[in-house]
Parts: sequence; C-alpha cells; structure tokens
Amino acid sequence: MSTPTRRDAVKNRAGILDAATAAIGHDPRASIDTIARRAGLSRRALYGHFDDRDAIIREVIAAGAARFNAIADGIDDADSRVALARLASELWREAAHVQAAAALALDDAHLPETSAALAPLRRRIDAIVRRGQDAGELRTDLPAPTLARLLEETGRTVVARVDAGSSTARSIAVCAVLGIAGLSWTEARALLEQHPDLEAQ
Amino acid sequence: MSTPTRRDAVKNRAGILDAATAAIGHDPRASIDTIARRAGLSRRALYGHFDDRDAIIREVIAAGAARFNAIADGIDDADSRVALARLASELWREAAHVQAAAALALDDAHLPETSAALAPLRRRIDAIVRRGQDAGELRTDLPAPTLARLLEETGRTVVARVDAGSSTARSIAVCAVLGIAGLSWTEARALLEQHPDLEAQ
DNA sequence: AATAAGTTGCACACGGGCGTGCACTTTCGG
DNA sequence: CCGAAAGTGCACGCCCGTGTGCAACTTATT
Repeated sequence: MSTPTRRDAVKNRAGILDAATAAIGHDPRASIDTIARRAGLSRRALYGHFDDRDAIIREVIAAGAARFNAIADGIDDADSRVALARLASELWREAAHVQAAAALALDDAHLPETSAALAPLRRRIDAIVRRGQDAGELRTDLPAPTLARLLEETGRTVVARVDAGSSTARSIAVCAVLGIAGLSWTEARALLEQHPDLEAQ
Repeated sequence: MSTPTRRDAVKNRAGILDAATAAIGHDPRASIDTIARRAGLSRRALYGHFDDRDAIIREVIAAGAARFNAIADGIDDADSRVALARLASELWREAAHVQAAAALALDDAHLPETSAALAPLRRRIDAIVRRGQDAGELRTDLPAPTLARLLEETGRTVVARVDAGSSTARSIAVCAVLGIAGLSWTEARALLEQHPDLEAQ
C-alpha cells in the first residue's frame, strides 16, 4: 500500500479515482460497488488500494483542490470581468472535478474538507469581485461577499447541470456568470468576441 | 383512513406534511424518523396516516404542484421581464415547497412525478421566454429552450441556497433571474424600482 | 518457469432505514 | 364518563451498503 510495485496496479488505482470522480459527480452517495464496476474492478479489489470509502473521497477532493489551485493561480487579467469569464472557462475544462467537488460540498458531511479544497478558489473570486466593484466593472448593488457567493453557486449549478457535450456549453456557462456579475447579455457577448481565447478548447 | 374523525388527527397529518416538506427540502433522503420527530410524533405514528414513505412524498409533491400552478396562472404581465421577475418573487413566498420540489427533482427517482408537477411552471417560463425574445426584451443569443432551462436552474439554486431570512434575499433572487435573462444590473434595479410590488411581502 | 502482487468470489458481522404486528397508554368527542 | 380513535414502545424480518477474512485464481515481473 505504500509502494505499489506493479504497473497495472497504479493504473487501476488511477482508474478507481477517475471512476470515483465521475460517479460522485453524478451522485455523491455512489456506492463502493458502483465505483468499482465503473473502474472495471470488483468491489473487493478497491480495498486493496484504499483503506476506506472516505479515503477515496479524500483523494478525489485533493485532486480537485490541486487543479482548482492551479487555475486560480493562473488568472491575472486586469479587467475583473475578463478574470471572471476566464475562471469560468478554465473550470469548464475540469468539469468532472468541479462536479464532484460541488456534489460533495452540497450533500455530504465532507463539508470541512471540500470547503478547504475550494478555499483558494473562493479567495480568488472574492478578490476579483472586490477589485471589480471598486473599478466600477461589476455590479455594486450587492455586497461583495454576497455577489461572490452568488457567482460561485451559479457557476456550480451551470457546470453541474448543463450538458457538457454541447459545443456552446462553455460559452453558456461564461455568459451565465457574467450575467450574474451584472453585465447585460450584449456586453457579455462583446467581451467574448474581444477575447476569443475564452471560448477556445 | 378514508374519513379522519378526530380533529387532532387531521392537524397531525398536516403537521407531518409540513415537517416532510421542510425536511425533504433540506435533504431529499430524510428518514421517516427525522420527519416524525420534526412533526412531534413517533415514527410508528406516521404509518397511521400514510401507507408509505412514498405516499408522504407524493403528497408533498402534489401540494407543491398546486401552489406552483396557482402562481403560474396568476402571472399576466405584458412585459416578459416583469413577468419573470414576478414569477421569481411569487415563488419566493413558497420557498419551502420550491426547495422540496427542487431537492426531489434533483436527487430522487421521483423525477417523473416532480417533472409532472413542475410542468405548468415550465410551460409558463417557456411562453414568457419565447414572447420576450420576440419582443426584444430578453437575450436572443440563446435558444428559447436553453434560456428557459437556465432560468429554471438558476432560480432553483438561488431559492435553495440563499438564506431566506435575509430581508433582501427576495430581491437578490429576482435580480439573479433578470441577470440570467440578459438584463444588466442597472436595468434590473430600474425595473424593480418601477414595480415596487415585486419586493413587497 | 517461478514468485509475488493483484484480483476474485464467497462468507460473515455490523449498522441503518423501512414496514409491520402487538400490547399498552393517552386523548378526543359524543 | 365511556368507547373509540390516535399515539407509543418494543419486537421482528427485510434489504442494502460497508468492511473484513480467506481460499483460489490470474497476471505482471524477473
């Protein structure tokens, strides 16, 4: 368990985590058996890789946290509206992990861990909102914490509930976030045209 | 079971449904025991009023459907933006039922029933969106069904996740819906000022 | 080919929620 | 006040998910 020697073992372990991420994103109470089957293994085999169901979930959360940290750190646009749009666009790429983290954050008793994992993302959103309100780029009728929370909830909902397969899904998500941020739909569309990289794959 | 004779029995029955609505809104998998305790009864007593856990849920859904129908029927504003805002505002009054229906629609295998219960509401939203796009009042960058769905999801999220106790919570919900609909935050605020009844209790 | 790592299937015990039966107590209503 | 309706507490069996032990099997690695 400390030093996996065989190659297929580490591959299976990764497969379990992928399966768990997908399954939990769909239903946070997905059973061990469901995860195992999705990974192409037997229920019993999971216990050779993880002590516990909790251990799997902890790793899923940790994996998501790492990716979210990287994304949050990579946002450096001067315009807060572009920063928000980019955040949504980048997170779209990690839809599976976002869905898993969101589902766990909603449902489970894993609140403390998930909120810790999402903390850097939240700090980033807070900072962007504060800066954007000061610059008059974002709506000022809501206090910054309220707006930040609203953006987070909306973003999560869209990522979790809009069909990720659609080709325009990403821009729908970005537009929804910008709409909550206070932009009219024409302003949001103009912003997207000025920054075509936001819609790139 | 067909003709409840005692007065306290019908009161308890109503209490069970209230408790179930609240409990399910918070967690769609709330146990019979949780609901019973919240209603001030023993688990065993519930089975004197309802055959099944499903029977309780069915009644919760039916109660919500009745209220939603009434609200949907009462919206007759010519301006689609006002209609959407009023819909959100009215639904806010039924937050408990909205939360329960939303939780059940998300989580459970009660999809068919809940979607049937929400159907009139959805038809209403569809009609408002279609009319609003034709009139140039709502965003036209998204197809009507997509926008309708986005509005529904956003509204549900806000109702379910924003603290209903706050005095400004209702206007937050309305503004969020209008933002998704394509209005800028200043337009949304102006609309709210022109229609003070939207914020009334 | 041989060894160890990995997997499988079965068995078990445990916990929790559900639905029911039954004897007993409380409380309403005429 | 009395009888019936309603509620309580306990028991049981059921199903499902979890975590573990164990023997047998398959597969990677050298």
